[in-house]
Amino acid sequence: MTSPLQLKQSLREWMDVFMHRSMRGWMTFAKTTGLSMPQFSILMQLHHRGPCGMSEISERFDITAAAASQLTEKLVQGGYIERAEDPSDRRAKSIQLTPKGKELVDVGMTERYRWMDELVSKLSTEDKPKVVEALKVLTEAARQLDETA
Amino acid sequence: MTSPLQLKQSLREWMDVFMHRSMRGWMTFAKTTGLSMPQFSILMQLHHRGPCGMSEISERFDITAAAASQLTEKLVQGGYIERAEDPSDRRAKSIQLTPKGKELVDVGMTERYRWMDELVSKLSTEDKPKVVEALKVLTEAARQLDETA
DNA sequence: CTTTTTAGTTAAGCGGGCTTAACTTTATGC
DNA sequence: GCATAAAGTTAAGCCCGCTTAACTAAAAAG
Repeated sequence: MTSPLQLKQSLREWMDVFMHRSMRGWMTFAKTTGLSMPQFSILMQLHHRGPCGMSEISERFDITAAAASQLTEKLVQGGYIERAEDPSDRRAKSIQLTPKGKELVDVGMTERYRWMDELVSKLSTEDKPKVVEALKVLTEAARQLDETA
Repeated sequence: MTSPLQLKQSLREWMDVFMHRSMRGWMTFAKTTGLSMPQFSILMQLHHRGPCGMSEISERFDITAAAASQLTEKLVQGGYIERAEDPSDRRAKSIQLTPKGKELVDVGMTERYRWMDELVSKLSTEDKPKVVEALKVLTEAARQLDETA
């Protein structure tokens, strides 16, 4: 029998360990790129959710349109994103990653994945399938939660 | 048979989902407190690793001693931490959370845990023990990695 | 006991993110 | 067509984090 407490407890412990590593790695990488965290976040967001307009950026990061405009301007200057005109609405801009931007995100992800690959190498052969299954279950549950919320 | 690729893949998917939720929740909370991310990070760090001196803060966050001093000063002003004199070395300061600081960290953790509790409620009865076991294995492996690194 | 090293503080100055406010341009409602 | 709303931009100004540089005070080294 698995008590609810036990499950919550193991999730929390895992999260503590995991968050620490992940956050630190993320910030460290952002620093090496010379980009600020907000700038880097915009790149990551474009990677995950695809091209979008100015207004979506200000919504998602809860900043004014002015702030979003200025932030993206710097990323355009840096050559990480491009601001194309939306043909259907000439007021709107379609913002998307350039190859250089994609490259940077990929490198960042790879660095963050490295720790996980090391983690995998620490697992015993009999543990691996169990872990795979559990993670799939968790990921599926998380996706469900995101959809309903 | 579990292929190494399958394991890496499921870990990465889980991480993507997990990181998004976690990071967003963390930043949102930091915003509501009125503290900046660096300030909030110091509080979290004090919570996890206990009291420390000024120099440790500048090391861990990779900032100059001057920056660390100024950051902590603001947290002292806000009543979140206190700066006591180290009796064994009167140059050094022992920095630790005040009750108010502890309270704030606790509230933040609770908020971040809420999502995980919802996650747990989405799991089927037969999945729960598997997840518990897998997470324990992963946490243990992560701790081992941290120690060797 | 003097010199040097170590821990931390303070002040000046830079760049970044953010906001408000004023503005341009394009779409929409009537 | 004209007024109004919507999407972005630009500029001024604020606060913040960070760095360098100059400083104080205490410990360690010689």
